[in-house]
Formats: sequence, C-alpha cells, structure tokens
Amino acid sequence: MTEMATAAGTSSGNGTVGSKSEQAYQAVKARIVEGTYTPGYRLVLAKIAEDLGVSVVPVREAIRRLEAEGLVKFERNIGATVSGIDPTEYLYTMQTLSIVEGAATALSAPLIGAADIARARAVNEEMRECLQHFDPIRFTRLNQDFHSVLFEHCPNPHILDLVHRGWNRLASLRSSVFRFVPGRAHNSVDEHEALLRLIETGADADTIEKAARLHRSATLDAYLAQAKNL
Amino acid sequence: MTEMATAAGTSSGNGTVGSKSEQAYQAVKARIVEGTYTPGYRLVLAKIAEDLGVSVVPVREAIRRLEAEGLVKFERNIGATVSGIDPTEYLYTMQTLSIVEGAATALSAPLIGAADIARARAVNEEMRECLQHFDPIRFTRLNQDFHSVLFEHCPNPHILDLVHRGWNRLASLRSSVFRFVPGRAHNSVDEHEALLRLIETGADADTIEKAARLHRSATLDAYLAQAKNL
DNA sequence: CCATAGTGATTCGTATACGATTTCGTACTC
DNA sequence: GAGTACGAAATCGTATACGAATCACTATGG
Repeated sequence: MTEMATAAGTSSGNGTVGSKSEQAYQAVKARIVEGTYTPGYRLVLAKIAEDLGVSVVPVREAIRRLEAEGLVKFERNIGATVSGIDPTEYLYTMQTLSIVEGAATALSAPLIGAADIARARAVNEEMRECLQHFDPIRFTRLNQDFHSVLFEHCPNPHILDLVHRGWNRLASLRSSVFRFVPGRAHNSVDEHEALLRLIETGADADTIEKAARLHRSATLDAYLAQAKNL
Repeated sequence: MTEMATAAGTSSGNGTVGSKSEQAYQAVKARIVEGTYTPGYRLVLAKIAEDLGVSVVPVREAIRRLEAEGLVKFERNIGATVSGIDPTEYLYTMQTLSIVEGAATALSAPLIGAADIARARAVNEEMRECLQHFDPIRFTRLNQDFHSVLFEHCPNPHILDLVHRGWNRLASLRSSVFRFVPGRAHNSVDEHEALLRLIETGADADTIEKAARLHRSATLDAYLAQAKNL
C-alpha cells in the first residue's frame, strides 16, 4: 500500500520495461521522487545516458516529459535541473493540490466502501501512534497512503492524474512540512478522522470537498505562519 | 484580445523563434488547436519534420511534450495521433475544467478591475448579438475571450496553466458544444452577466467559484442531455 | 587592483544513419 | 473460397557524430 500507483496518465503501465525512452523517464522520475536527485540538482544528459546505458536521445525525451509535468526545469542551451521548491512554488503547488485533491476526494467519496474506510482508519491510527516518537519521513509516507485511499477511486482520470502530479512535486521535499511544523501533525490526524466520518455518513459532495480542501489549506497556512517567524 | 496567451507554462515566451524543438512544438500545437490536424489525425514524424525543414529528433521532443499535455496520444512503435475527444474524454475534460476554471476565476476575482469588467461585458454583448444570425465558431471564440478576462488574473500560475491546457484540449472541436446545443448559448450569455455582477459586487470567493463552476457544468449537462437523444 | 577580452572545456542541439517493429498486401494451401 | 504464412514497405527507436552555445578561467591592459 505504500506504493502509490504512479499512473502518470500517459506512461505505459504494462509489465514490460518498454522503450529506452520510457525507462529513462521512469528512472529519472524515480530518482527525483525518492530524493536521490535533490532540488536544484543539475541533470547532465550525457551522464544520465551513460548511467542508464543508453544514448542521449531517449534521455532528452524523458526530460521533456518531466518538464511538462513540472518536475524538471529545462533551459535552452543551459541544461535541466530538478525544479526546486522555493517557498513560492511550494505555495502554488499546495494551493493547486488543495483544489484538485478536494475535488478528487469528493468525486471519490460515493465509491469508497467500508473496507477502504477501514484501511484508511488503520493508517490514520498508525499516524497517531507515530506522533509519539515522531518520525517525519514515516509520517509523511503514511499521510500519502491515507489520502491515496480517499482519492484513488476518483472516476475522472484527468483529475486523478493532476493529483498524482501534485503529490510528486511535493515528494521532492521528503519529510515535507511536518518536519518544520510539528504541531500541525496532531491536528492533521484529527482532521483525517473527521473526514472519514463525513464520507462514512454519506455527506454531500460539497461538504466533503470543502473539508478536504481546508485540510490541505490548513497545512499550508501552518507552514506560512511558521515561515514568517524565520 | 482574440489571441489567448498560449503561455503553456514551460514554453519560452520570448520573441525569438527559439530552438527547432520549440518551433516544432509551437507549430504542431497551433495546427492542432486551429483545427488543421483534426482529432485522430495521424502525426507521422518524418512528414512533419520535412514540412518544418528540420530533422525528426526535435519533432519527437515536441510530440512528447504535447503528449504530456494531453493533446496527442503516442503509442510505442505505432505513432502519434491527435487525441480525439470521444464523448467520455469530453466529459472528463469539461469536468476538470469546471473545477480548475472555477478556482481560477475565484482567485482572479479580487484582481479584476473596472476596465476588465467593461471589456468582458462588451464581449458578452457581442455574444448576445451573435445569437441572432448564429455563428458557432465566432460564438465559441468570443466565449473564450470572455472567460479569459475573468481568469487571466489568477495569481497562481499552475492553476492558470491547467486552465489553458483544458481550453486547448477543447479547442480541437472548434465550434464546440454550441453547434450541437444551440439552446445553451442563450442561457450562457445570461449566466455571464450574472457572473460579472457577482464579481463587481465583490461577492465572496466561494460564491464566485460555485457560479463559475456551475456555468460550465451546465454546458456539460446540456451536452449530455442532447447526446442522450441521438 | 579592477575590468575586460580571449581561450579552452563542457554541454547542449540537431542531422544523419541504421536496426527494429508494425502493417498491409499477396500468394499459397486446405 | 477462406484462412494463413510470407515478404515488402512504411514508420518508429536509438546510436553516433558534429556544430553551436555557454561557462569558467586566465591573461592583459588600464
């Protein structure tokens, strides 16, 4: 369950490795999301090509795709870098995600069964325990698992894809906000439970959407309040 | 004003033509949006390369970017085609756009000045006149102009980019729904005026967002109702 | 001592070339 | 006559090669 379906809309999801271009895409994307390539990292085409045992052409294509997804910044005759998240970018990404994820969750809600709720609740309990000997990385990962359960049923693949992209952007800063705003984690767990209750009781879509959106906005606000004091 | 800033996030907006890859991207995208390449059209790399006087490598990159934007479908060893809009895709795209555009409009609203309102209202009046000797293409274009005024001030570039992408997808079917659901056009104009009133009077963000979203959903619903009778 | 021009190294951008895969037509067999 | 196997043409996928742009460093002149 930890693995989030990477289902990036266009990628060939089948078992075969696929073209070199596809391999390069997956490989570089993985390294970015998992944190091997940190924000600002200079992506030298020739080097990546060598590492993967391919030529530069497929790598260029892969980079272009990642660029279109916003994971990479590509400047003419300069090169590609992992698009870092300066605070402004973080704000934009979180705001966008709040909207898109809110919608996805609301659309998903009617399709969420009792089993899903149970899974989500279990994850949330793990998070609650995790609050003691606080481990931001683990907490962030659980957080993603939790929300995945809520929005993965979204019947609109476009919206789902946007949500995934948002999470991917955020994945760059592994331990996320929770490292910086520990107080937020506690509220977060409570809001999760409230969200589950809403879904369980079949609250109307608008209510759920607002709750989901606010949940994320609150995280953003907490970050901003914290950032102000630096 | 007819020209919508194509500002596709990553494209180099400067005056210079840019790299061949960029040229190819712009050229193919333009042909798709303007309707030269209709949905389902087979994009043969070699042919496009020849047309543009470049080799296939830059064209491949361009196609890859368009793929990530959803304008093109690219299958391994098969080739690229302009991603048509089967009714399901249309539904997904419209739903996504309703959410994203609603948010963009709401975020934009506080930044919309009297001059903008006046411009939008003028466009809407043109649309109203256009209702007599109905010209779907012209109407659709005006419709885009109108909404552009409303959401272009959106301070979050990510959301704005998503809105642009949505409109681009839709642009494939030039004359849009209005050709199929003529009755809808009339309501649309009225809703536009209502939307302007809300913005003028400084209605709260939530109200504006809902109105904008509903305005689009209504168009979608009209289409669906119509489609059922075929 | 600072500013600037020159030079070399690095890396990107694109063309060309060739192997791999799919598609479609044709002929052959049952 | 229908179905299948074979082969040619079209198209994609990737490697290699070379020209072009950028950057860092040094040397020279003020």
